[in-house]
Amino acid sequence: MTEPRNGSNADVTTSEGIDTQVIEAFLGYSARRASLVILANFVRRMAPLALRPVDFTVLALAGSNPGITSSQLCQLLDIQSPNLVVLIKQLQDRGLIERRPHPTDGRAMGLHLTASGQGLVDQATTLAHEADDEASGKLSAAERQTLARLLRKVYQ
Amino acid sequence: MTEPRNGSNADVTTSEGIDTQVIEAFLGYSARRASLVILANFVRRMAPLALRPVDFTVLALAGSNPGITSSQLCQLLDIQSPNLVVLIKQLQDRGLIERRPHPTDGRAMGLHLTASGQGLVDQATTLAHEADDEASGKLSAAERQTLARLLRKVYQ
DNA sequence: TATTGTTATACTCTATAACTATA
DNA sequence: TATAGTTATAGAGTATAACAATA
Repeated sequence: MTEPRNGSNADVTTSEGIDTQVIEAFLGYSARRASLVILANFVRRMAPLALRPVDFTVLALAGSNPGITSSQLCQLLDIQSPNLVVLIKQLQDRGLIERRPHPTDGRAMGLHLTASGQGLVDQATTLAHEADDEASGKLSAAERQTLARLLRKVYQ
Repeated sequence: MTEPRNGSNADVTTSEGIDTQVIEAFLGYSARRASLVILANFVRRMAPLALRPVDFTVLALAGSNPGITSSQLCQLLDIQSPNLVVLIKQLQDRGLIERRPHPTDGRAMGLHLTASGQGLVDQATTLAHEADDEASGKLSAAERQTLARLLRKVYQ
């Protein structure tokens, strides 16, 4: 008697009678589907502030790390630098961040939140927590913490 | 004493001294990062068979559900039908699947694996399990099952 | 009237090549 | 020589509109 690889006795057949067991057995499938659900909810909740997930991430990091550089963000977030240029320019045009010369490296520019940017990040953080709570609404608090811990363990 | 929202006492500061706590507190961030790591590993492992994750998913579902239709795949996988048309055409051109008229619905076409397609799916399934095991190598077997269960709970 | 599948197309996201200024 | 940042562009992924055939 082989145990199902997904470690569950849950019904993996849809109401239409499609057998999805073969794909739900894979972590990659479940991780991607869950990620898309959570992200879609985030985007919907954050729509009033017109912030994409990556925008919020950059703003939040700039808030916690004044003077953070583009190259640091690229390395941390796995973003290609040419793509980050556009993103930063947009945040700058919206008056949310400022770029100041790096104190010791003449090539680099440090990112700093403006007062307006700080205010938006504060609002966005509240919304993001609400979105997260909603997306993980089917989980208990303990399950949510476990999920977060296991996910970090995978990508770190 | 407020417990950190991410439910961890782990060091959330990178070696460069960047404070990432503010973003790692969010399930959306961790889920996306983990998903990308797992998917990238999958793509690398599956490269010899030239199958993208979505290709493997469709082939595997066609294998488990002979005669499955495009509309069923669209609904199940959250794919827009125009995009699925191209995908199926490619799999058909590679001789991996056949499309046969639906027995009762004259509009629909059922998908069926060819012998060649079944052989490729078998190889791909082995590779996919290896990829999954590698991507979750930092997790114990119990943790892996827990993660899979919690992810399904989020997106189902 | 609704649904399946299709074509064409636009939009977003991501990746690469080549360049400058500085380390 | 290597790195930070930039420009231009290509590619992949995803979404929308409009249509024909069938339910």
